Amino acid sequence: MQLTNSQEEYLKTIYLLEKNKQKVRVTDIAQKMNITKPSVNKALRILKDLKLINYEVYGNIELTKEGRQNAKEIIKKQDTLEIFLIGILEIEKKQAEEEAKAIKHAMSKESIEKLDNYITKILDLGDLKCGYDVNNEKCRSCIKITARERLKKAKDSEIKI
Amino acid sequence: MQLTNSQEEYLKTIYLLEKNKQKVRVTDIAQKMNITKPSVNKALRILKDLKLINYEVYGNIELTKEGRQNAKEIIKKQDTLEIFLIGILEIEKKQAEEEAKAIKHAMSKESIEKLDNYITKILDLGDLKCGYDVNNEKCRSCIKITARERLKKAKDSEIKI
DNA sequence: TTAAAATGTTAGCGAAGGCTAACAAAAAAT
DNA sequence: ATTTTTTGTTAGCCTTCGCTAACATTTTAA
Repeated sequence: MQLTNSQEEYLKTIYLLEKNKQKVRVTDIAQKMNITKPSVNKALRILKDLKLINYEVYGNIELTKEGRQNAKEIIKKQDTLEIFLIGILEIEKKQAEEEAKAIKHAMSKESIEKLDNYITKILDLGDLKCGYDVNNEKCRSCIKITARERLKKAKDSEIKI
Repeated sequence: MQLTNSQEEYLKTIYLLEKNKQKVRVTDIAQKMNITKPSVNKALRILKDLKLINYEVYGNIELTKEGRQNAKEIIKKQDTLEIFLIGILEIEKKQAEEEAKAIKHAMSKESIEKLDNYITKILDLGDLKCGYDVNNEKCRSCIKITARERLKKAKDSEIKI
C-alpha cells in the first residue's frame, strides 16, 4: 500500500512523539504538525484502517509494528536527504530541512540507499576545495573542510523540541 | 506567485510541445500528461488567469513571456535532478526520470543551482572507483568510468517522442 | 464532587485536481 | 455542402486534506 505524503508525515510525527512521551495525544500531533485537531482526528481514523496505528475513540494512539517500520524508513529518507543537502550541497539548515521533508516522499527506498552510499563515499573522500582536480597535488591536502564538519556544525546549532 | 506541482507540469508540457509543433492543442497536452481533456481545460483557464498562457475558448494556446520563463526554470530543475540521479547515483533512467519529476517542485532555484555546480565539479573530478581514497595512487588513474559516460549512455538509449 | 479547563470528536465546508457524461464547434472526408 | 470525425467545452461528481463551529468526554482543581 502506497502512502500519501501527508500520511507519511503523520507516521513520522507519531514515531518521534513516541520516543519522547509515554502517551501520544491528538493535541501533540496537531501542535507538532501545525494543523488542527480535527484534521489529525480524521487522519488517525484512516491510519487505523490501514493498520498502521492502534487507535480507539478517546483512546491511546500507538504505532503498529508495520506503522513503526514505515516511520523508520520515512525518517531515514529525510535524514539522508538532509545530510546531503546540508553536508554536501551546503544548503542552509532550515531550508534544507524544509526541502528534505518535501522531497522524501518522491524517492524510493533504493534511491535513498544509493544516496546514502554516495554520501558515505564522499565523506570519506573529503571535500576537495582546491579546484577539484585529483591530479593536482594540492587536492591531497585540502580535505580539512569536510562535509562531516559542516554536518556537525549544523547538528550543534540544533534546538531540542 | 507560487505555482502548484500540477501547474508546473502543465507549463513544462506546453513548453515542450511548443518546441515541436506550431500549435499546441488540448488533446496534445492531455495525451502527453496522460490525463483527460476536461482536466486540461480546467487547468488552462487557471493558467490564463495567472497570465502564464494566452488562451481563448477554442483558440490558440501559447505561453506568455512569464509562462515561458517559469517553464524553463522547471525544466532546468528536472534536468539537473535527472543528471544527478542517473549520472552520479546511477539510478536507472526511467526510475530517475520519475523521481526527478516528483522532486523538482520541492527544490528551490538556489538549491538546484548548488546541485548543478556540484555535478559539474564531480563530472570534472571523474568517478573514483578504486575505493575512494584520494591518498591512494590508484585513484588518480581510475577516472575512466565517469558519470559523464553514464549520462551519454542514458541519453543514447533515449526514444524520441 | 462538582465546576472549569483541556482534550477529543463530529459534521460539514472549501480548494485542488483528477474524473465521466453530454454537448458544441471545427476540421476532414465523402 | 453535408456528414462524419476530431477536438474542445461545460456541468457536475469524487478524493484528499486542510479548515471552523459545535459538541462530547476526560482530566484537573476548587
